[in-house]
Amino acid sequence: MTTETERSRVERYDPATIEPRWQKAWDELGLYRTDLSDASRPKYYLLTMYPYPSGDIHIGHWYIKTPTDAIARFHRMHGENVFYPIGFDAFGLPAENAAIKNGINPRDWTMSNIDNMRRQLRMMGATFDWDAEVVTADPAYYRWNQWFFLQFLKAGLAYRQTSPVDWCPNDGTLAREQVEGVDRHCWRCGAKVEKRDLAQWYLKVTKYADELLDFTGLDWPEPIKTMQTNWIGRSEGGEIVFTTAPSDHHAGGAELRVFTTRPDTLVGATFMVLAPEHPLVAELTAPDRRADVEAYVAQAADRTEIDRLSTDREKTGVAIGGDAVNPINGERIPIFVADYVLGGYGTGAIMAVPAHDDRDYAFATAHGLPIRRVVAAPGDEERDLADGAYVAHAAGERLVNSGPYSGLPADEGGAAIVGALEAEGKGRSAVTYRLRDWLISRQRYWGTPIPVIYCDRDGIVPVPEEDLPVRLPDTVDYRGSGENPLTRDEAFLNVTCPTCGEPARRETDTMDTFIDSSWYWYRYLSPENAGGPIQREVVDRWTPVNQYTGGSEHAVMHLLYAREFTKMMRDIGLIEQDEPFRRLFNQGQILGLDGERMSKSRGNVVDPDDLVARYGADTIRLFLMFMGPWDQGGPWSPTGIGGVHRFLNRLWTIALDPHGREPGDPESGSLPSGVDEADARLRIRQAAHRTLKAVTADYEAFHFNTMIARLMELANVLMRFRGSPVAGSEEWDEAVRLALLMLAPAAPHITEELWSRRLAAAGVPWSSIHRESWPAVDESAVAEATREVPVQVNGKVRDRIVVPSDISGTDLERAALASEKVQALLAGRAPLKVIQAGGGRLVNIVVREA
RNA sequence: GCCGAAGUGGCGGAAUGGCAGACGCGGCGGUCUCAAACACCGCUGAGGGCAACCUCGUAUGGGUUCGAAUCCCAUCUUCGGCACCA
Repeated sequence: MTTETERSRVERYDPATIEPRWQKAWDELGLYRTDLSDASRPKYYLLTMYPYPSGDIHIGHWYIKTPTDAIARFHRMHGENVFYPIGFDAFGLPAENAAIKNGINPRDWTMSNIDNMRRQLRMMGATFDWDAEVVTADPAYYRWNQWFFLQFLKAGLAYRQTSPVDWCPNDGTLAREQVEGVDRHCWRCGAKVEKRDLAQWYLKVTKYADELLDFTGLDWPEPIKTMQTNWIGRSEGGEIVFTTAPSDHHAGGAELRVFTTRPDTLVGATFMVLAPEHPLVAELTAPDRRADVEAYVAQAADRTEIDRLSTDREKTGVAIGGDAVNPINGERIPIFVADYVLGGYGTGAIMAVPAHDDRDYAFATAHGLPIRRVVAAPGDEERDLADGAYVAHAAGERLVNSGPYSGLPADEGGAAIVGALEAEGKGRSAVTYRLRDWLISRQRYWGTPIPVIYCDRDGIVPVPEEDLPVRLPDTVDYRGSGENPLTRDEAFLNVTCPTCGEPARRETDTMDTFIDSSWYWYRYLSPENAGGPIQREVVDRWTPVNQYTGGSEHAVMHLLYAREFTKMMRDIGLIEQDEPFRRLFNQGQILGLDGERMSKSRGNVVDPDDLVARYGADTIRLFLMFMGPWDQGGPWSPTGIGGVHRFLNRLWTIALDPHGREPGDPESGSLPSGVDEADARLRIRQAAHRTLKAVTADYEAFHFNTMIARLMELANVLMRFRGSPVAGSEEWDEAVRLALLMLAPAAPHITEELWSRRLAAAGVPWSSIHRESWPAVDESAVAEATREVPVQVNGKVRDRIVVPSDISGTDLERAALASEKVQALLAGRAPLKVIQAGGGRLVNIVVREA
């Protein structure tokens, strides 16, 4: 009990008292309130993905947000006007599930979670500008979602269409990218997704497909750009117009368009396949085939079921009893319906070339259809295709069995075929994308109501802008099920038509919540603005965002929607920029102890409150940054947190008790042997400035783990000299000052506390360390008089020699050769070559092996 | 299957063509203490040697180079993304 106080002459480091005190002080000073109108300094808009208010901030939120906060503070110390806002992605399904379960309103659940999370976010000691906070479930926010929708409708960027949509039994309709996996499950709840025919609202994002492929000027991680590129899936090829052949039941001559990336293989088409959803299926089916075809189409509508059961993905399909005519040679080929052709891609119909496509090959084999080779590599013309399709693109391959096109190189032949067809209006070169328009309708209560009215006389009538917002009703009766309660809320449903004044019905679908997150960073800049979604001058000055941080799990969702929405905002004349986020960084993900994603349902969530109570926020912040590279993440393990805590304790000791000694260290209080006071001072100064140089570079590159390692090294150097004659010297004092400044962005509380004590000790009035400027490196302090050079013989280090720093190349070579160890290894042989690497940082002596 | 990222001590990791294992955890030994905890100091890749030192070593096999964890080729493994996209 008493020994501790006997040993320390200064009070202990106690984050529990320090941290809340400084958080309160910063808050009262308004230290992190950004003056958006201050143009005297360069602006820096730092954005971190806003959280969903699930109830608790967990360690994963800290992992995203505290290093981002360090970035904010680092930039402030460089004189930039930093804007680092926070808000809540407040609409969404979990609130509804909780509400149904507990018989409450999703709003109450969401808002009380937000209150709790605000408190927890403050515990990070982060520099969020709370004045800019945005809560998307607030009518003052979502009214602008509705306003955007109306503008998009006017501009032809929003449309309603009935088509087969992906339907989740819990979430209702889903956008294409919200369906995941081979088994096609919902990205949020994991339920199996079905197909349904529904009239739904879409945003015409495919318009931007090509533009979205262009990442010029964006500093984004390569994997994200690759994923988006693959997702957009641009394919170049040709659209070829087949016609239907006349038959007993059909007059013929109807156009059947197919898209192909291989027009060179046109003559090899031996049958055609329509998707089950293809509009001409019913019309073209022969009477005697009708029963089979209808059965197959019905089965295909439920095809996810079949997909799950069949592991080998057999190519199924049925003939419709009609033929198509190949426009290049007039050949008749049979038409099939098969679900391996997708309704939503290309034209929903293909020409099947079994000789040169694996899927067509499998189908042809299963159904006994002819396989005709039309492309061959030199010398390969006679090889049969018993083992599978020939799909390779070998050098020198040419067309064969292709009439007048035989003998042409494949690529030229393809171009010639498209050219010939184009002249007759039977084909053209074409580009197809995998990207679909964004389906935004959701059959949920807790979202932004889509502002349209359905009138028997006037059809679809947009809600007039002056009537916005269309508010969600305050009371909601779920009757214990997730079925959209708006559909039976008479007060909400029944309206008069804005055009004719007759009774009409409101749209009950709400918008995909990804709409909310597609423009929130613009709203941060004027969250109270009632005159429009954004304030043009502020947006022009502050966006694009300089740096965005968040997880990569939204690579083809939020991060793609945000780009699309920005382009739509541009096209309705609201902004001029093309891209929202100039620089993107994806931090890794912290997994639970079990190596799985942290989630409440798994029960593997790590609660930072407990950790903060035990170690303080600064330790947790540093520990998360020290764990490893920020973009890597990894399973949570509290092992090692003590090491970071010890480092802060050492810093405390160094700063407040430089003259104390360690009874546990017999050397404590004396200089290392062979080191005089002048040497020691020089070493301290050198260590401090070298650290500063490295730490600055590490912050810039977001290498927080090595940044902290370097500060630990500096602390270790100072610890070695603690209690010695140089402790408390001018150089020591400078080193402590630099250490505090360097650590301030990462550990803001302890550095502020120690800084305030330094100022008090010096009799200087207090001012925050977080208003200090980033220190400058003194290059002369980094330089050294002598350096150690490793000497290699045949690439293996054999000796280390100490030479003057400014030694000439010739002298260095002489010194290296003079080494006794080198001489012994040379054994009288003359070196073949002497190499000096990195401007004399290393010498390698090459000698013939004995 | 296709696309992407990555494999380094007991563990997290550092070094991206030039001293492998910085920094930290864990472990071992010690100082302090009546004792324990805390704190501090030292050692800590493997093998060999009394020692100075030597040999091996960055998933595996090959290659380029005076020199490779780093570059190239092949293979294996792990993680992430996509899912019949014509």
